[in-house]
Amino acid sequence: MWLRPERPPRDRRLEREQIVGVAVAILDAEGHQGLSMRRVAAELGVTAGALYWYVANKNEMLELALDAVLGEVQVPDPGMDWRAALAALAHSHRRMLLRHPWVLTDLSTQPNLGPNALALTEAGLAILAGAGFADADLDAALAAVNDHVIGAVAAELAWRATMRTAETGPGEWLEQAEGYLRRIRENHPMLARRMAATSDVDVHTESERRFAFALDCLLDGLAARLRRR
Amino acid sequence: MWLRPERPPRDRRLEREQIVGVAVAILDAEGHQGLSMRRVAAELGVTAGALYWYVANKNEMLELALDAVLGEVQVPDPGMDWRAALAALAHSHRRMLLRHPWVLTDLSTQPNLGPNALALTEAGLAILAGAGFADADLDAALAAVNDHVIGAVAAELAWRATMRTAETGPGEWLEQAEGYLRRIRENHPMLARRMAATSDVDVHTESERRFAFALDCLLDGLAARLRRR
DNA sequence: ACCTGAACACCGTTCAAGT
DNA sequence: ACCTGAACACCGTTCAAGT
Repeated sequence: MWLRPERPPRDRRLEREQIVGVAVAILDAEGHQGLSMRRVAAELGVTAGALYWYVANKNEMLELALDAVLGEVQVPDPGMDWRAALAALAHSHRRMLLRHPWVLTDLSTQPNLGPNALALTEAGLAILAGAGFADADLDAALAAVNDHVIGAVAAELAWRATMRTAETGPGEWLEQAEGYLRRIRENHPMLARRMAATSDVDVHTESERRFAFALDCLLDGLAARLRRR
Repeated sequence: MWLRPERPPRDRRLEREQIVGVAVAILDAEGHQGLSMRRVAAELGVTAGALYWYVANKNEMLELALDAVLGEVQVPDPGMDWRAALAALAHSHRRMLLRHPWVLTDLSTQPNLGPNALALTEAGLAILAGAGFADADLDAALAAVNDHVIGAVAAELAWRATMRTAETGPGEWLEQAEGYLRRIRENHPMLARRMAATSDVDVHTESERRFAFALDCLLDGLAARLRRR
């Protein structure tokens, strides 16, 4: 009887927080591919079925994970200039997405009504309303900035994915790519020039530059609409 | 011996085109969830293993599907004004993404160097180069427009996903949502106002309006940069 | 109330073996 | 050259049964 292990006490109970914490950690490390209910359960020292006591299904777990990381976005001080505030919000949003690249997939797939998501749009609306936007223009202005953030991050991730396939298997890949690239150069003169000029830039800093460029264009356009009223 | 079926002739052979065609059809109808190698194979009257003769793995099949639908985007006439041409390209791009919502997931995940993807960026570069953009600004300007397209579609799809969960299970969902929505109204005044004003708009037309709004802001910003040189 | 263990109906991928 | 059939190592989800 001394051999029989103690009955697991009450504090061994899971919490939703622990589950989403483990899920986010796995997603960060290995992406959606690495995430399985069985894996999360194992990491918590529990059977897969146990998770279904706390969560209806995998999709719901993803919704929770999504809102959890949305909480990492920093809302700027209310006293700031609207352009600076909006830019700060966009940059913080972008940095969060780059820390958790798996989120991008969920952002177009999952309904997104968690508390952190709502707080974030409230913050954005407040900034733009303070600047003078109202009604339908207010919605459109906020959407414009948000859309740019997630579009830009999607492009950066795709770029990185491309670089990754080019780096793994450098021997054979480069040989096969050789002929393909020559045809590109012949049929796509503009692209060829830009590829040559961009071949050895740092993906991260160049992505950041493009992000800031487009954001500035957008804010200029918004400011112009504001003056027109 | 008369009962023995005829040996399948040569034309029974698969082609990559058929495979991606079936894959795209399944993805359009049921999304990534419905796509499996076994399902594609079955639809072609063949075993799952047979696909691996034409395609290295599921991921490669997705790359092919991605480039296939990118071919649907219409490149505008070269004679057009650059703003009109760019807007036409963006709108056609957007419409394609809405026809094939599953593409959005791949756009941030898959390397994207297929022939149609390249032709599309070549077209975009040509338009912007014709307008007067060059060097790093050229890259950034095209990225700005592309990012807006995919960001806007991502937002529209997320909106639709949210509406879908609100519609299915109307009884219980609305009851539970009642308390949640009241807290939203209390803690998020701006959001509450916008939700009330937007509650009965058509998602599609409103998304289109926001898309055009942001695109116009962006093009204004780009035009301003052009005048400054 | 909370978890296990086993089961069900699936997956992607590999590979000998056939034709 | 092209495909089958079977196998391997996985999945998400359910649910009686335990404690």
